[in-house]
Amino acid sequence: MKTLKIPEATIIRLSVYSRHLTDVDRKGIITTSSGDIADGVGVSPAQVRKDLAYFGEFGTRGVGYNVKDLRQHILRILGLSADWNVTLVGAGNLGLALCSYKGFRERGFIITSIFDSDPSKVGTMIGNVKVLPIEQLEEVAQQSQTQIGIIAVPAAGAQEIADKLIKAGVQAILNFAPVVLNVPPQIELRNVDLAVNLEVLTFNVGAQRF
Amino acid sequence: MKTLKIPEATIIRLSVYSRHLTDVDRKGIITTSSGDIADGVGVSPAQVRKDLAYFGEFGTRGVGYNVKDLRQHILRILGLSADWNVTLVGAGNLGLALCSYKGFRERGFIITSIFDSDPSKVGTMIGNVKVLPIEQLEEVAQQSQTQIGIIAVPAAGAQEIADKLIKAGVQAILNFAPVVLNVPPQIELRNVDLAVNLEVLTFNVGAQRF
DNA sequence: CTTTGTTAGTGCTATAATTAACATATAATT
DNA sequence: AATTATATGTTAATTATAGCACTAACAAAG
Repeated sequence: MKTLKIPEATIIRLSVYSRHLTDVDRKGIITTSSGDIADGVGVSPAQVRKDLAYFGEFGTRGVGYNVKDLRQHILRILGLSADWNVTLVGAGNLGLALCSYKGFRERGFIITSIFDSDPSKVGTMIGNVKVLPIEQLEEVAQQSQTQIGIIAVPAAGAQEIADKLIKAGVQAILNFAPVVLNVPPQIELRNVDLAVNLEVLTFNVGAQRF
Repeated sequence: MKTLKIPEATIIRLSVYSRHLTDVDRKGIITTSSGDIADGVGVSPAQVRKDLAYFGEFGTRGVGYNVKDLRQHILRILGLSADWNVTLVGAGNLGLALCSYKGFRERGFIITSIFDSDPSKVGTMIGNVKVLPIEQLEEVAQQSQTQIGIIAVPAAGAQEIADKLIKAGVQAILNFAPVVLNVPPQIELRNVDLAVNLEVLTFNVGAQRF
């Protein structure tokens, strides 16, 4: 129960390890090692062991790790032992893409409500979820116990949506709008900026200049 | 021309700074400071100056930075002084979302060709680009001088697409498939895993356990 | 012309993260 | 039962990154 600091890079890698272990498990493999995992995801074996060491001892020396066990442990660490209710704001192309993304449901993320400000979208069905007007965000998100909000609206409206989500009681926000959001410190916030990702690539492609 | 190592975190921040400066410039503001930028994007002023210092001196002491100038400098650093041709593979919901994403074109990323393996999608128009069959990827990407490939196909097919893109001569790949891709070291690769992003959030929400 | 306020640039320090090395534990084999 | 091979868990070292504090430069005011 002590509060030691864990690098975010470690969390990201754990997530990748667990995905890898899911694949390995599907192949019927029972036991694996830090070296196998390292090869599978492209990091060093020491890194794998170090990452796991933050949370306990999951393997047996001289032997390795039980695939199913380790996978379950990591999922529990990541907080994925139970489902999470997710509210999506923005039913544009990106919103649609997120809804149809299989990976979310597989990992226990259930999109329970969808909101949009465009009257022509309100009322339409995406999967089995009906698109509701923004005005109902607070009320519905509150009563549906939503813990996570996804912002998939244009930059101009994103801060307003973030404020509404927080008022509705979400604890975490995944923001796709290319804008810096202001949220209180207890709210977990992550930004996915598609252009930024491309720009890191273009910098690196031309990096011989430096 | 010396090859000193620049942290990736710096590049990501530079990208955010430039976006912020675009906004500031639109407001008609002429001069800004490391403190202003820091406030605007949520980092420390020292960090801003440190990041810029990797690449030269762009401000005047006691005064600050000229907004337009600094913006231009950063864009040039990021390799955005000219447009980039981008090939998109996968015309599903995510592919559609990426095509309609304004941020790409604004920053000089032009999606010049789109490919999909689904015959029902081949031939359809997305914006003013026609969806072509995967079989033509190599040929078309080569002659259209594509430098960047975006993979927006399911995990199972992603490695194959990556191989084809590399054969076609792309230098950088942005991968949305939840799988670890194997590419030669000279190819720049970035992964955007939507589930991983959510999992970092859920870990942090429950992080009081550690 | 001098003084004061301001802000960029930079070297140093502290912190964080990765890599490497080592000691410990397990299983299999002779 | 002892020995060997293997792979973990952990400590130490190295490297990378961020933060702080100081210096240098400039502008405006008096």
